[in-house]
Amino acid sequence: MSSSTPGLDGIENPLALEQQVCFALAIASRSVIGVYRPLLEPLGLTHPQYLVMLALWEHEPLRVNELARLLQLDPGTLSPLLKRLEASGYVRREKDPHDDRALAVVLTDAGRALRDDALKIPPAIVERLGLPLDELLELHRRLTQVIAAATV
Amino acid sequence: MSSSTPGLDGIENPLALEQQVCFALAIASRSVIGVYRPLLEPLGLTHPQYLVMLALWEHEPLRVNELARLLQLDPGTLSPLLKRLEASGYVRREKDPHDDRALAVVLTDAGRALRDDALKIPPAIVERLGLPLDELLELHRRLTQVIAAATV
DNA sequence: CCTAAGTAGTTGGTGTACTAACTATTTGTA
DNA sequence: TACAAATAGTTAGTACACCAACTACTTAGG
Repeated sequence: MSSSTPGLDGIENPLALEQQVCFALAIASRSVIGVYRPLLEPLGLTHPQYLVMLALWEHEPLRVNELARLLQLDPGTLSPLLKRLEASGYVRREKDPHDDRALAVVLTDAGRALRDDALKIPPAIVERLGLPLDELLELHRRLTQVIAAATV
Repeated sequence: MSSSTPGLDGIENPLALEQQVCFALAIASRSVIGVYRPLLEPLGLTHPQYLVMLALWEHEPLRVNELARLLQLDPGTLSPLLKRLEASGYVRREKDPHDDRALAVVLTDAGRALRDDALKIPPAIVERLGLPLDELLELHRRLTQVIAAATV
């Protein structure tokens, strides 16, 4: 808009905000998480906590470093998050009998029961976004490419 | 993997972690920002601060709420961020003479000069990711769709 | 067996992010 | 022109997210 060549900002300015993929990624991530928020709030979960529960519903039990690898998160991020999940009553952190350094994160009965409520979330999100499934699958495929490219 | 029907996790389990678009979005955003980090660190910028600078290089001066709208961020997030940018010497926060409530965020000489260094960043990122430009443009297009869908 | 190197998780520091409550100012309207 | 409603930005509280330093435990080499 303030460009000397009106209407060509995106083409001539490599630093144009609206053109940056990193900007679109950051906003998309935050705004989609914002769509989850009102659906997760009744379950007493934040979005990162929801992702931890997804991992546990699939692969319980998991050690902290296994969760860190699955979610690509720092153990220093997970450690307090898991304490909050334990305080919420959804998981327990048990000493691994084979290795006194390790913690086995396991689901409580409440944590397992929560999965039934969580089953309503994905369809609610898809409906709320109102995008065709192909579109979402295609986006997922391209995001996976970028993740692979960025984490080499 | 722990499924009773091996190899069909993604199809039969609507809560499969690897299948969630929100998960791919969160990881992609964090890992791409991770690619920027070593490039931004020499400039003394975090990624959110970099986005603020992009906005200012394009549209200076900007009020806090205009920045909030452009970056889709809460004023409560921007307020301390802008103080840190001011402490770094890249911006000044000036009282708007027409409205004593408002702040005009303006660039300092150092902030304007920083743009020359920043010009090296986008091509460095594209090269580092090693993805074809079409791919990035197409991803950007689909992210924009999702943002529009999520922020209605 | 004993010690150096590696591994598992925690802690503290800095910097986002979102919400809600708050102050200060401006605007709309009776 | 009073004054309620709206607006601009700050602050405090909670929760990530990354990093570096730390403790405790395990393993590998000698």
